[in-house]
Amino acid sequence: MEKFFREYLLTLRGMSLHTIRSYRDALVLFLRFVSNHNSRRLEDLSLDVFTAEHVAQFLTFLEADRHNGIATRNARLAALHTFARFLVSESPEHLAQLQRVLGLPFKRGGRNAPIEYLEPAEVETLLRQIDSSTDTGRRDYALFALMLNTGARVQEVLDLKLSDVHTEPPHQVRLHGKGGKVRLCPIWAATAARLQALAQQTPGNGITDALLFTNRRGGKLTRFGVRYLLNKYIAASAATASTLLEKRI
DNA sequence: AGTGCTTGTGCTTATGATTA
DNA sequence: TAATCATAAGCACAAGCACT
Repeated sequence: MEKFFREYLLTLRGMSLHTIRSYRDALVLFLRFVSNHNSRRLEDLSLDVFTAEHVAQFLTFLEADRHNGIATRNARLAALHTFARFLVSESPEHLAQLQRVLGLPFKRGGRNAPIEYLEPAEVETLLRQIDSSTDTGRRDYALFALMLNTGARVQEVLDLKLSDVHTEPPHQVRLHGKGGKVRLCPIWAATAARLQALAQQTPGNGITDALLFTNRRGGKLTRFGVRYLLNKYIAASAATASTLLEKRI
């Protein structure tokens, strides 16, 4: 396992930290399950417990007892598959056992409710809660206007540097997205103006690779901060638009 | 003491990429 | 085009910390 995480996934495969953590979680969950259901102590487990039977029981346990969705179940199985494939090269003598694990299928289906969106009136209400007369307010307005404008992921917006914003026409923003991919996203002129104004008041004004959105201490604003702000403005909207409270935003 | 966050942990899910 | 697999990133929540 140590070699799997430290060498195989990290160095050899060059996998993302997110993935490695996810695999770690899957393995930990599986080992705990096997330990509990076979009255064997964690430290006494060995490769012989990594059987198709145990993994199948584990998957059922995830759905039945932990009430996991199919996507999660499949993600766990994917992690165990990857581990099994790694083990094939490490311990070929267990090939048959491992192949049976790899034979366990993924599950289909599980489409759930559609993702909601905000009506124009709700968007307006939300933005109206922001007091643009302060530096913080102007930052928040620019932040949410940009998010609404681009539909970018939070992290993409938070990673923006001054140099990523094109304030001259064509107005656009350079987003560093999921999977280490970069893309350009057009923005409205009004949004560009907001961003430009924000750049003026930002601590690193003048330094091109300074962050666009900073926290009160001049550091990097995080997604947790954004959630905090969003919750705040949603709560403030309650009086005007009760529908905002019912939605998952 | 309150505000405005950040950190860390644990957990789940959506989306992208590749293969059949 | 669907099936399969890989991977990024979402959410909640408790706790902590730096400034007013």
